[in-house]
Amino acid sequence: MTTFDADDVTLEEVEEHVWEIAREDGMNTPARVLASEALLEEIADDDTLRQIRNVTHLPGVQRHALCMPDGHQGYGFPVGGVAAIDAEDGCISPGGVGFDINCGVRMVKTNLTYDDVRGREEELVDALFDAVPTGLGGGGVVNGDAETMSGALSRGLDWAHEAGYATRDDLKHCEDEGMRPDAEPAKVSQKAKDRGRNQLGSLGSGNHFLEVQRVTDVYRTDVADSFGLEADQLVVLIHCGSRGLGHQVCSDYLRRIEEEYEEFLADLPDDNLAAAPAGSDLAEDYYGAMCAAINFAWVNRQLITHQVRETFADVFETPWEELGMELLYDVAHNIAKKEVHEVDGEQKELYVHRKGATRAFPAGHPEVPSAYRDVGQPVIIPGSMGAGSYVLRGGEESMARTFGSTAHGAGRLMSRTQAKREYRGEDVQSDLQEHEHVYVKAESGATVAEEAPGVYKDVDEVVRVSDELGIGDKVARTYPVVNIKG
DNA sequence: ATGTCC
Repeated sequence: MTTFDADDVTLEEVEEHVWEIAREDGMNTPARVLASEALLEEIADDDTLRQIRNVTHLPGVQRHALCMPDGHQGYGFPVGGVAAIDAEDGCISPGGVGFDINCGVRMVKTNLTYDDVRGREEELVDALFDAVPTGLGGGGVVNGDAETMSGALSRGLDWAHEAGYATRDDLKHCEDEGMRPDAEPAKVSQKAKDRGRNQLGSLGSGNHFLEVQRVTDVYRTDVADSFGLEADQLVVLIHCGSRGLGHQVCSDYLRRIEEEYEEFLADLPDDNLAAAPAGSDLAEDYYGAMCAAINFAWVNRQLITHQVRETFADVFETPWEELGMELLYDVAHNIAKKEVHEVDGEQKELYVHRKGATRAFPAGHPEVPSAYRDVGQPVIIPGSMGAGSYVLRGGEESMARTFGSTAHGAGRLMSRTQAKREYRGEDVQSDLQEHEHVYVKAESGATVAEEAPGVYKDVDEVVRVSDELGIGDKVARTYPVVNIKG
């Protein structure tokens, strides 16, 4: 059996691409890292392995704490972490969701091809940059008055549909139909609402982006047919989250946990693993507030979708419906959700934490929308602006291996600080345009440097591991055409 | 990720 020795963590390869950290004192389960040896060497470079081992100390964690192939160091939990925790006797952890609650990605299809946009890239990138607010701070596309905020937080895409920003099909092609009925806007602080009210329909900063892409490869033709994808087609990828609102919800509840559960935290190996015991008022309050932030993020991505459709209609002088601009799917990759999973032959209700991990339910699962029930849920894996992205479908092994989850992206290789030492935004931008025909427009040059293609792991390798493990199967690959970011 | 510390 192959052994991998990192600083103070030893892993054994129990199956191909499955590395296990054995259970020791304080751990409630073993931990598992799903990676090739090449990816594991990169993962071992930061604190990820210790972090995923720490997660197993949380009460009620089931089977294994899991790190996906794109994992890297995060706050308490690694990014790329999956932890399914007993919803009756366990706990819920804001650090297992992340600061950017319902950060996620959606793909909007078109019936245009790459030829339709060649030579007009700058016109398109300028028009999108004008239509979609980017960067830190305020500026959205609708006014978040009290009534709007209440609708968005409590009803998500149901509100967006009523307000004329979403079609019925958009709702059907979104995880949870774009609405968490457990949302409790009253549990979201006024401060969080104030931060979000002028950010409804804004991209934000960091790794968030909006990208027009072309489909370059199709791997499973039958599934791609069901998804409505084919080679050369233009698609739009929107990657963003809940902005300042979600960030404030996370901060608010981390502080409350620190205040109210000091003793509970003292038993954990890392203070940043802060969690509220299942069944406590605090756990219920956080869940209600988190679900409201989830709904806010879905509305955010929907409003951006609306702006993109209007922009394409202007640029191509054709109504967006005639451009075939339907939503393929919208996936959340920073969430916790009450889900029922089989553990040791028993059906259990669990808080499934996916932090930088994507739900990847297989064909036949009742929560896969009817349009995709026969082939599996679409999974969207954004890569860097130099590498492109993938569409997968939830694999047959995902329920048994990962509580129905796979990776969420390429995963960072280096910190933002290090990235700014290694790259200059202007150079990255001109290299991409001259050598790769990718047109990037950004609010800040520093953000382009932080997001340079070289700061990411190899998305092809991440997806290969997902495919070979059968948790998320390759369907199609895309390559960037134009990209806007914060 | 984030009005990058109320």
